[in-house]
Amino acid sequence: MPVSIADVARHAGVSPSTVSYVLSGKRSISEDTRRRVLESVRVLGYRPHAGARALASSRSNVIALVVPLRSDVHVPVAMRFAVSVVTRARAHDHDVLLLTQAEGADGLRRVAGSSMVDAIVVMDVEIDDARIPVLRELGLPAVLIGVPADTAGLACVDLDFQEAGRLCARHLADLGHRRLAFVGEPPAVYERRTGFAERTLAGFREAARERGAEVPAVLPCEPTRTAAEQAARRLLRDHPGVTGLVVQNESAAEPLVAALTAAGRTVPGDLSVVAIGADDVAEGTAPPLSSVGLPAEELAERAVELAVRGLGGDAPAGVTLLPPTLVDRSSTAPAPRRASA
Amino acid sequence: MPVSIADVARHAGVSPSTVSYVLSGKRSISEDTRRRVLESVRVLGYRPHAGARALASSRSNVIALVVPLRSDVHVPVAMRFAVSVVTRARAHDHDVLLLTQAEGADGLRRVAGSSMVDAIVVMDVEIDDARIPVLRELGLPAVLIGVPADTAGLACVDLDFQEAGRLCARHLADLGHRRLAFVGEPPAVYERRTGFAERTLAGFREAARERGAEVPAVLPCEPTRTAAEQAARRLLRDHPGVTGLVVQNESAAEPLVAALTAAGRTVPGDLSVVAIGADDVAEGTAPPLSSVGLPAEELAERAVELAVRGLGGDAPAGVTLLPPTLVDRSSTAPAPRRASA
DNA sequence: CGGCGTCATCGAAGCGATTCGACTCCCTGG
DNA sequence: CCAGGGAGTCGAATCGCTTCGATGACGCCG
Repeated sequence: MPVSIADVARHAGVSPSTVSYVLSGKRSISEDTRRRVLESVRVLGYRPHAGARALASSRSNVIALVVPLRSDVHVPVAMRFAVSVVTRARAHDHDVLLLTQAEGADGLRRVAGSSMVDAIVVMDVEIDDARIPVLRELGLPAVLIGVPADTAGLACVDLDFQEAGRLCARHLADLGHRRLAFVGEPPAVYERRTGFAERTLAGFREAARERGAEVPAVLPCEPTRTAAEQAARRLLRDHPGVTGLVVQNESAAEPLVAALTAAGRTVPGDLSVVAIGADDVAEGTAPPLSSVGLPAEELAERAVELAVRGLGGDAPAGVTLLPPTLVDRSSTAPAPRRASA
Repeated sequence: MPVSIADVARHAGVSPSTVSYVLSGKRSISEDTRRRVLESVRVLGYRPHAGARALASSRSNVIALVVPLRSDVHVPVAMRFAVSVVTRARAHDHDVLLLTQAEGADGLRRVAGSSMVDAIVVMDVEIDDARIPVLRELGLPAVLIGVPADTAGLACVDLDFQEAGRLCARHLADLGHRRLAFVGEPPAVYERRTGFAERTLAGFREAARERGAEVPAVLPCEPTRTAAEQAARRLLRDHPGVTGLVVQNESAAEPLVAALTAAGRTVPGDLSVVAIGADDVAEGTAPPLSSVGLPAEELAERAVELAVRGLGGDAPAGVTLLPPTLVDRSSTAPAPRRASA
């Protein structure tokens, strides 16, 4: 049942090495031989044995992907990302071995040490991630989604969240909003220092300051409906002067807007709202929210690209930040005219 | 850098085969030798080369997992499932190769043919799934999540959705509800014949009939907020007599209940609602919904168990249906007393 | 016409494990 | 005292592929 390269060789009347060269293209082969061999491959249904290939070539053509367990990124985004990694990897003739966060540094050592994979992509890295020194000494191309504190020797890909924060602040400020609020991720995310959250906030604050807008309220928010509603109430009660709002929390966006509406505020009439995160969330609210999308597919593509290129010898260590773009839907408008300052 | 079994053998003063036997436990080894070898393994940091092992033993210790692309199952459930499969596989000393639906039957042939994996788990199978004949002829243990029409020679695991439907109908009927409605998955799911949806409905109808309850309304529902709200309105308008409602649609559950409440109906005062699906969805509504949960972790565990056992020689083909349980939260109550029939 | 570079192919040596005899002790029973 | 047997170990074959060096044929140039 299992047909080997020797079978193909026999069938085509050539030597095994010739078959190998036909398949890999690493040496020139006459057109005639090539055709005969490929025909034999087809007829016999030959598939190279992955293990043997890995053994002989010290390349497994497999990329490890480490996915978060309980993620700071909202689950559908993580899933989109994972699926895209598989798709992109396939386009480069690689497969994907799935690991969970729970495997930790040992898991990385294991799959790398046993030559199961020849590159590693890690999602959801924290600023001070225990796996980073390990990745560095593994000697495989490693690509991180997210940007840790020390990126030396590692390739990182991420959305430029700082710029995303700036974009949001500027967008609102340029519409005349002078008091802005930010509803963010749960406190745990900030405590764990997952990077993207604080970088967004930093960019947001920076651009607000630049434009002379105040930021009287920054509210972390658990990813539940009631937490979002509570945040909305608190916002309206404690900061009635706020007219521009940024939400970076996929689970909170819709309920937050709903709560504001229910409280008699119109969006964008009374309050302009910008979201940061998965596009489908922003599109699914009423009204749809202007937002800075999270390009999961593109991140995955870059990550795989870097990983594969890393195999090619050149190790493109360094940080790749994708430029964010703000899609204007109908949730932002010029600030309402009121007693001006 | 790469330390091989020969290095370990030399270091421990034994032959390579002895090292192998120590590690695999397939022959008796003196306690003394065992200790020396293990110590050498530790000191040298030896990791068996996965490819070499696979080549020699014709076992890769890898399980393929095929995940849906755009899934009928809601994404967080799929993710939980995938993560659990990895976890359980690790517990059996296996790794997981991630494939997407997009790879189709050819992808299965590829990974099986090249001996990359030695078992396959497929999520989200349809009743008449093109991959099924392929799985059957592959000669590897295959486990399906979901139950196709022809299960001959295959192992299938699923929640007993028919029984879940029955449970819901009985629960409501036993509380005195005589008119029941069912809000289900999007029409596409039924058209694609994904099995679980229609089986649930069948069980629901069957038990309702048994208990003498009517089912005047069955509404498929897109997974959007507005679709759910629309379903709620239609229900109240066209079927005012309905007092018991079953929702099998994770995305619709919360907005549906919210819409009912907004329309002045109380849950469970006016309307009792039971959900089928992920527990966290049911817990996250106001009020929390009584529900039949989808035991993703347990399904994954069974699936991996079956796959691994399949490797052991015995092929436990057959259908394993997990018994559903209805968790009573606070969304169901005795039917309101009205003009009785 | 001899030497040389190319092209196409082959043979054989690994790659790093597993596994199947075979061999050596040593113990036990007859 | 010797045959028999189990425990412990080794050597060598094997798995299926890649890749390096060698070889033969051919055409070209001086």
